[in-house]
Amino acid sequence: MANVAKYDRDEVVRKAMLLFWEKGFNGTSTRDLQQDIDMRPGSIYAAFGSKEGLFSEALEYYSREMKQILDLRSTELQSPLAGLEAFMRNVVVDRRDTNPSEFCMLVKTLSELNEDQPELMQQTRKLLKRTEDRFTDILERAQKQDEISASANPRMLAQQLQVQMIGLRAFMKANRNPNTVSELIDSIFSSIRIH
Amino acid sequence: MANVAKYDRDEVVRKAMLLFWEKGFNGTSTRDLQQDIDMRPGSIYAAFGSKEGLFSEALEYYSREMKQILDLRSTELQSPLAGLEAFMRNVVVDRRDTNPSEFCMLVKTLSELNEDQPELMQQTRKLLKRTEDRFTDILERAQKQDEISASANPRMLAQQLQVQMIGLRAFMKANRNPNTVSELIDSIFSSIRIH
DNA sequence: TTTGATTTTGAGCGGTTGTTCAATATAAAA
DNA sequence: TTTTATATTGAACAACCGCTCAAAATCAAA
Repeated sequence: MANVAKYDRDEVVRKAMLLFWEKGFNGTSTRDLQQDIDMRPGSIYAAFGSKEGLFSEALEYYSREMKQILDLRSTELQSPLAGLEAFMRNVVVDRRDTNPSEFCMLVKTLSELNEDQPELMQQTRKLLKRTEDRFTDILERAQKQDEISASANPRMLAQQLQVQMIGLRAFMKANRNPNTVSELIDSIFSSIRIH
Repeated sequence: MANVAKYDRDEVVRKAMLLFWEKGFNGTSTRDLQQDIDMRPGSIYAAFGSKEGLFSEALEYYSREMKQILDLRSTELQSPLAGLEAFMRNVVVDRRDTNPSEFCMLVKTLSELNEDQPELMQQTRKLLKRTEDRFTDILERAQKQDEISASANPRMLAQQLQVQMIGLRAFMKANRNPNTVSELIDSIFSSIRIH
């Protein structure tokens, strides 16, 4: 042991994540990154190996942060379904201006990249599947509490909600009308909720 | 008049569209384009002004082609709703391997670009809105033929279908399971169709 | 056949890309 | 205080980017 890193790795990855989320993988140059995270090329490459390595950690960071938001909304509202709806509205509508992009970072990555970067693609797929699994868990709890129909398929419902959340974020960027999107969210949840 | 262009403009734009759709605006270099459309830089810039100009024509071409597919499915099936469902299944599932990307080219553009290219963004928004309008027309006809509830709102339903189609295409790239996606399409249409 | 407007060519411009690496700075261990 | 392993710096590399433009090729009109 002789010298110790001066930067806060977690904070560096967070800043990189925000920039990647805004501009995408190809749209973000290593010089943009150097400025934003205040590190020189040598340090970046010593710490993360490559632009792809840093992006990979940024993806994990993004996913962890989204999970935290979902957990937060789930615990402050005792109802599983209400938590899910609050999460959706919070991410798609409320945070639309403070988020670096209206799109989900994972979907943006899926859209931009292809099998030329197999590791990033596989990682992105894994993280999206993990979200589907979280939604499924919540919907199973909702079913036990009679919030949704006993005949509903929680896995399939989770997929439908994920599909709609992805679509709504694109729709939000296209139409920039939070009221319209909020109505669409109302409609989604009133169609699956038991009164 | 002294010399006449040797290239077929429509065919050139089509080839450019396929490449842009696959790789995105930033992911496609002008050298990639030169190869694919078999034109030299001088000719390209004389004909289209800039990479952005060619991309803009490619967007229009894409949108025209999608409209044709929708019209085709609508006329070969007399039922408006069945036409819409066939269109969705055709684009999202059947063509998943022959399409240059699972994603809608307009959504991919929306995802990749921002207000730094205001003309392209505005154009993309306009073309997406036009699709919503086409969906709305079809659903109004479906409503007159009692295929969907008389109390349904065709405009809102069109928005919901557009949102779901966008989301399903992303989901298709993430999960690569055509059966799952086909089931989701079944579910969407059986929930709005009157039997 | 000559003229002349138009199209096509491709070398090359200035700038940016992801990445490397020798030189320097740093701080824990001896 | 000296040693030494590690961290940081930033100049520089080769490749690539969107695009320009003078020169050559082309073909309808005269």
